[in-house]
Amino acid sequence: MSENEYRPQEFEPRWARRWAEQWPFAALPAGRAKYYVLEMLPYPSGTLHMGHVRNYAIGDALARFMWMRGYDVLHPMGWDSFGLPAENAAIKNNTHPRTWTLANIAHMKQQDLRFGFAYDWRREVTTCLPEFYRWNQWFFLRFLERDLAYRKKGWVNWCPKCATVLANEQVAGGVCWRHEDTPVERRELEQWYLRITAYADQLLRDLDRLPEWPERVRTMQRNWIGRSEGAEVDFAVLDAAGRPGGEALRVFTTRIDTIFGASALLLAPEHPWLAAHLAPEQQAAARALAADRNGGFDSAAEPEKHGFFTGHWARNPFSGEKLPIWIANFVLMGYGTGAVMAVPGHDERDFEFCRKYGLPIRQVVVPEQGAAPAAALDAAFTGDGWLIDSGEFSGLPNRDAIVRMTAEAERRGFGQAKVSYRLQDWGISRQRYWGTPIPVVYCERCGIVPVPDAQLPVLLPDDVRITGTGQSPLAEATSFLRAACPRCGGPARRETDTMDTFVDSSWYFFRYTSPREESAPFDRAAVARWLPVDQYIGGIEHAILHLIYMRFFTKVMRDMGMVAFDEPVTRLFTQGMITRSGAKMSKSKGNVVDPAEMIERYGADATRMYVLFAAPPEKDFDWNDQGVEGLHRFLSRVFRFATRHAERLRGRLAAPERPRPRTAAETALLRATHQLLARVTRDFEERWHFNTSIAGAMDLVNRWYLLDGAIASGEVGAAVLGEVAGIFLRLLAPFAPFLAQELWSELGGAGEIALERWPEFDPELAREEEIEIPVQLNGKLRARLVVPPALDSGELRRRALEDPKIAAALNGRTPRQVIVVAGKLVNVVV
RNA sequence: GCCCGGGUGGCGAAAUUGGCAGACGCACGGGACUUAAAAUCCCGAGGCCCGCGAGGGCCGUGCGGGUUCGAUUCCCGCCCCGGGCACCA
Repeated sequence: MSENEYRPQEFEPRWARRWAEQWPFAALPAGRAKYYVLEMLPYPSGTLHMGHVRNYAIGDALARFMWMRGYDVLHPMGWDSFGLPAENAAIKNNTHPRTWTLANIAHMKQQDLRFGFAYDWRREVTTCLPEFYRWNQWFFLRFLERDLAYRKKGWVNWCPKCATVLANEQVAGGVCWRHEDTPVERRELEQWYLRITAYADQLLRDLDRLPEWPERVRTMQRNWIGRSEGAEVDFAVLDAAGRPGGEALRVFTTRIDTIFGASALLLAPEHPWLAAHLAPEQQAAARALAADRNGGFDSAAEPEKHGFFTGHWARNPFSGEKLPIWIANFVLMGYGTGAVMAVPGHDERDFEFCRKYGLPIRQVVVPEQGAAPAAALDAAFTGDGWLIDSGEFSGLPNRDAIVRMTAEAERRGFGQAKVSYRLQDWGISRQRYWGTPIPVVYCERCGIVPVPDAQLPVLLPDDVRITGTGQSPLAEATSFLRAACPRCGGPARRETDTMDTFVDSSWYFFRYTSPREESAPFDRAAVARWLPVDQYIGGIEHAILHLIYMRFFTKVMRDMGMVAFDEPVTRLFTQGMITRSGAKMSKSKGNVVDPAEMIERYGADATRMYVLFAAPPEKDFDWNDQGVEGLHRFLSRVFRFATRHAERLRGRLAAPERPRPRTAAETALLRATHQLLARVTRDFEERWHFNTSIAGAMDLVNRWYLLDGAIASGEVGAAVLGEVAGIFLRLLAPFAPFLAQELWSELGGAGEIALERWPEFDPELAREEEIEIPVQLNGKLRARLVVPPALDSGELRRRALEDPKIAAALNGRTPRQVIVVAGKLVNVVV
């Protein structure tokens, strides 16, 4: 082989084909330590985008490294293949969602193969196939049995573009997570919910047991769960005669200490009490208030507070005072009890509301002990302090008062301590076709009846008209709709909503361990071997959606006795975004970089490697075509050097006996090589800063090019050159698997380089014979000493002071102090 | 408003434990090769100033302080950018 051009398009597909046909990692001996590397499974939208490439390049480099380090690695891939785009495409192209989806999967899998990602495709999981989704149904039934799935009517988020309901997690800032220009509407619907709130405390507490998750993600989850301690207090409603009736309105408050300052009760416009107590025109006004809350999402400002008096009164259980019952648009039905006490003196929102409507504003906490209240508050005082005008509790520090007053409420039977969560139950019903059918029927006689396990899967019917109108398409599929009640055999109607696709992704990574298991979602022994996931890699956008649902599912499985651990992922890595011209890539902006085009122009290796080189993987970076060209150039240099010296290198990549250096040039070359080895190994083990690994590799290759003379003269012999190339190619293999394999094969290496052992670091060879020590004068660099690395402090000090430049600068003066850090630096202070 | 990140040459970045700021790459400039260009190979390069030159000096990691022999790194205060949450009582 003579020196020639680097043309990845010629050899990359050849290896890709071979790896697709005979998976090289299949024959690993058992009994090694396991390592589970997982990348978030993609939605098969049609083509790979650069975000995928980054995600998989990181995971693949790690998986390949761990293989070479001797681990038994599980590195699977699958398809999150239910979901709305398939239905939209079906309408647009007049095809079936399945046809469209499976075609996309086939194409994207070809792209994955072309990139050389080392997945175990024998374990491929496709969530839209009945073999997978029947287990969604199985889990649903288990949840139902454990009272973790239930049906209720409630106010839900509705995206008019998706024409379906969204979970709270799928609404951000009042807009749909898929349609950022579409405000979410509120609708009242019957829905299936999963009782994630039953696990709120565990989900919160166990975040402390995930030290290897990014702090950012844990914080986001903590905020999302939103635990807050307070109390519930009942306010008796007064009847027409002004006496407390049988009814009471319950509020949640974290500031029971301020209850003597309450000016009103405020109810959410959707509060159920209102239905029976408001006149028709008031009901309409309440509905208008509810709608008012949805407006104004575009502006950063909060919507104006509105409300009105219902005409009813309640009694403050502590002070006995009469309080008007108001409706207020800023009170949320979904949090606490949907009712609050308005304490304008000590809550900013209540202050704003009460001032607007002329309700009394009183101060019942003062910042200093014994202080008098302000004559007129011009803002709420929300800090800690001492109670005043609060009956027997006056004079107490407010924190103590919270404890005492909660106990008092409990003793007198009108309240108790209560923990509230922002987190709400997970609504999983979707009024769409392309999803997992929810396995229940509605029987005229028996009501809601679960489909028995033996009748699973409830198959999605094929003959369905998809219109995108917001009706569950299954409701029109008569063959599907009609069912016999499993309990009484009588006529029954199937549930026509399908499940949120986040159900699939909550447990798919268990399925990889035993993808063909037919009697259970997974084989327990296989899961016990592989789980928890050692390293999960994906985008930050799933910080509170997928990543909280999967934790929830795992905890339920633990309670069911299916698994012995309660957190599914030991280490989480969230990669940064790739932007272009400073903006997120999107079709509408026309700034998308197509990976297929990059492969065509620069090859898979250069594309993958550029993505790793451009920035540390957790950081965002802006795409630069010339950057990929740079990586292509680097790989070309590797290729040309190897082919130019092919005759010398052939058969010498992995000599059984490690060659010893004979000349200074050989010593220097081996030293640089082993220093690089140490650097790349440490980057993998500790920091994942592949950009510096690759920079180091470039450095070494730059040295090679300066050695041509030394190679020609024999100063660098074939044995050492072969050793260096052998180490280098193995270091390159996790980043540029095609080129590493091509050169490995061309130069006489046996079999798959990916199955080679990671080279062994020799500290002896890496050791420097001489190092440069900077000498500072008053902290400023003035000279450099070249010394043996182990030179002791006394000698360093002596040589520094003898240095002509330092001596000249001292000019006979005695230094006040000489700082000597052996092996690092000398600082002479005068 | 609250909570996270981040701010270093023309650009992406590096500096691993408080110890030579700017490795590596991109873009750029010069040279070699070529009739020429491209490709390739070699060399140069933070800014300002002094010197014909070898070389030397000063400044420099968002801004202002502090700790230290020494700060991109630690502490305090501020500014700017990005992201998340946002009436959660």
